[in-house]
Amino acid sequence: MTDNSQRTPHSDGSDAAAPADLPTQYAPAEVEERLYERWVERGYFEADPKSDKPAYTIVIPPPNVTGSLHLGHAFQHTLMDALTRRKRMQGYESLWLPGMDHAGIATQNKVEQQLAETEGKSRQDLGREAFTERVWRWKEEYGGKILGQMRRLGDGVDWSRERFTMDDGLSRAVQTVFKRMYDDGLIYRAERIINWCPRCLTAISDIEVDYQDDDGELVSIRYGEGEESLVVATTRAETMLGDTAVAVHPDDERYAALVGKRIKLPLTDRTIPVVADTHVDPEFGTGAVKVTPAHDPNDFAIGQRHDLPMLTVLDERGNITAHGPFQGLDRFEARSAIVAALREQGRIVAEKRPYTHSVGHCSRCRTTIEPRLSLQWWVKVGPLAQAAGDAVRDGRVRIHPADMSSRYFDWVDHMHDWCISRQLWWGHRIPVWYGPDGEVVCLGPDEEPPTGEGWRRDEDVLDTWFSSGLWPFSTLGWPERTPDLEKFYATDVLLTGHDIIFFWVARMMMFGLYAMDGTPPFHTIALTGLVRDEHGKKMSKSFGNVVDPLDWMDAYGSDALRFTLASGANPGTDVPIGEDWVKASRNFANKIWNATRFALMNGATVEGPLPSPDEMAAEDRWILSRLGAVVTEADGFYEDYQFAKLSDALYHFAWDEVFDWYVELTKTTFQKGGRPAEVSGRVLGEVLDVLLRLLHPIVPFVTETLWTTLTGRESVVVADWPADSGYRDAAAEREIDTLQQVITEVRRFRADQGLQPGQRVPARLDLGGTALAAHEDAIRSLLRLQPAGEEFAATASLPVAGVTVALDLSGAIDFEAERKRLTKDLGLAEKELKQTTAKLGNEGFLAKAPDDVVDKIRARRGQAEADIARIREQLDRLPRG
RNA sequence: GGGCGCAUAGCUCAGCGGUAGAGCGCUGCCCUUACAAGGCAGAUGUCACAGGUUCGAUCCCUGUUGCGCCCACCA
Repeated sequence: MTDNSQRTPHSDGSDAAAPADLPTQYAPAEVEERLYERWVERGYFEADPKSDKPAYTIVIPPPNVTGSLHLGHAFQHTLMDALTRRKRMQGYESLWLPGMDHAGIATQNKVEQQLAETEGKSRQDLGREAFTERVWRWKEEYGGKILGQMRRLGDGVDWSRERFTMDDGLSRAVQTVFKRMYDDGLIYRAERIINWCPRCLTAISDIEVDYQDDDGELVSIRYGEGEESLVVATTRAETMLGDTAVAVHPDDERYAALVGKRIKLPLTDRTIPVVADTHVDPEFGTGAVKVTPAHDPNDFAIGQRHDLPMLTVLDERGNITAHGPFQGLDRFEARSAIVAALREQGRIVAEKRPYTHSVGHCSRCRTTIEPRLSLQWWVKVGPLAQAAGDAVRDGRVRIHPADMSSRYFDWVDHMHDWCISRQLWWGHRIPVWYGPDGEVVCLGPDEEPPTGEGWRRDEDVLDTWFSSGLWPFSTLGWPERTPDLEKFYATDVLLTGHDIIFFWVARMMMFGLYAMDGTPPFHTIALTGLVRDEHGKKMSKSFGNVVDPLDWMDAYGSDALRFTLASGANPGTDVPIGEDWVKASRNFANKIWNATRFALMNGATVEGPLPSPDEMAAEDRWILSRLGAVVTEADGFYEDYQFAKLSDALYHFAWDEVFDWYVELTKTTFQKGGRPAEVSGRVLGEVLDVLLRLLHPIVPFVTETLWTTLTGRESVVVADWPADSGYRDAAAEREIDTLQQVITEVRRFRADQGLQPGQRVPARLDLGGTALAAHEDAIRSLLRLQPAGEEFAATASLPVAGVTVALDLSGAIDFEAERKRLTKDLGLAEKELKQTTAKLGNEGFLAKAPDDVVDKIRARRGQAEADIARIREQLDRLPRG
């Protein structure tokens, strides 16, 4: 373990001030919690609807109360936090609104499971009221877990506005919308085939069904007798007891004679008609289909077209209800029993087993779905989905990245009516009452339910996505026209995973446009990918590769996790993440930490105006020039949700340019002191100030600690967002580039010669009258070059970028290593010459390529020629080995 | 069955008509007083395959192969 209490030793004991307060390693655990509590106490995250500032709003995709924060949440939260923090710094009234979803079926299942395990009871044993009371208690106990995790992550949410989909306000919103839609004819009750889960004992919507390939059986059964018979193929033999027809294609000549006739249904005493329907594919199986309208969505449609009876033969648990030997059997037992009975009668013509086909499963409990004829509540989606599609089509809402919009359109343009009633107890109860004489009354939140004899309320609750669909405005106080709603609706960005476009995004669009008079709930939909493991594999319990974000936050700090997630955030694509990467981000945080320590120890400051350019050294002007460019680059990436590119740009600017070059170049300046040191101190202070502010939205904790230490100001959370100074200095950039070339070249030579990094070597620098003359001290310092003494004898001479560095290795030079290095360089230069010469010898190229490209190639050829001449000369001077 | 996307360094991914990039990993030397959670230097790619367009293709087009995802009423 690291001893975080250690202090930087200062040999002269003079550095008593701030820098000594920073230990040599960044210890996130010590500061994160304290900083977060301070931010909350100071109310930085609380948004004021009365503010004059423009609003910037994001509502959180409400996590399920059952859940805990997983890496996917951490990922999206990092991005939302970064967006709202930056906007806050830019002077917006920035609101990030937190909350949770009651997650009807998921939560109910969880509590039922717990109840069964601890008390061996079912929810029916408790009764509705006691059970929902139990769920509320459960919510109070476990619901706060994820909120604590959000604090750990550093989420800058407005806790004073925390909402829950089942709280009073949101329940009012749900009932208000329901009533309005009912009155508008957009909500209705109808008996149709729905997806029924025989375990959860509720209907679920189409998108809550997961299809997977299962091994089943395809059996061919002869229906009818003699001439009046045909063979049907089915995977669901057990439903034959509910068959009310056989369908064939109208153009199928094989069966033309049978259409309109009735044939005997085996195992029963019924006869059923043969009908012609274009739905049937003559190529599949025998070209004849058994029709069970009450237990199959296609058959239901056929049944409607041909006015067939709907015969229910399975109950809500999937047991056979038809009278006879099979009654009471579970659907899978019944399947084999019926096939066996038919086989005995010689009616089984063929059996294919296993027969792999797609079967629907309950997305909550994996139980095989039973399509079932049932009376349910529906949303008529046609007009709503049309509006939701149009809002994107006409550009009022932008989907980012744009190629995700095709998926959105696929859905909204082909959406079926939405089954919204659930036979659950945990959720918003449907506000409809039924009277003794068949009255049906839908009530708003302020209306008194009818009381007389025989009235009863609908037992069902609403699909959990119904209330989540209202989230962008219900959380702001709708249906009241609250100041919050006026100020913060419509929200700016909806940032969520592309996996819930249909569940949530499209529904929010429909409800928002409907309830808010055509104002879409957000301007931009920013879709993220899914977090995966370090090999790009899906994280799942069965793979055993699920990571608890808290583990990594404990080990490496929240900033490290956040930076890693942001670094992987290429819009719309999945995000692989591994522990090594988090470690690397931790190292980056530590690097910033130490660079700031260095700056503080050398008198870097943010006080006073920046010195004028003519007072600055070239490296000062260079880094300020680069800083301005980076500010603009970073802004562009933030605006475009390009967090990976943003992180990359800031990482490289900070590490490669500021820390590796600028800081190294200033060391000699700081050593010498005086005015130049003051100038560089001010510039370094400026660079770090801006850099820390640019990084803050992504890595809030380490930047807060360093920025407040550096500037002595209150908090970077409420600091101004940096602006590009507009200062650019091409000459300084060229000069520093040349300087880097010289230093790199000599370092390469030293490494090839096997010189120890610290070994001092006498050298003579011939910097001519070039700009590099001003950098001689820095060059000597960075390259460990001593002044040439009396007996200096150059054993190696390195010409580079117009200057020459001569070194005295006291005869110890390794000529072979040097020859190898030069030969390699020569090879590269010759390859370059060959390529460029070939291009310039191509008439088509000269005629058709743009001038600037041709010029560039010419310049490269010129450079290659010069390099070749120089290297040959150096090689010639080497003694023959 | 329909639609979309991806194949680039050992791994994970950027790039995108005009000299192949990053992070991690790897090799060598170094505890050079901001940082060994570090410094310096280095190695590694027929940019999946086959055609085409172009002066020029990793990039555009077509096809092939291999992956991945989404949608669908696959009896």
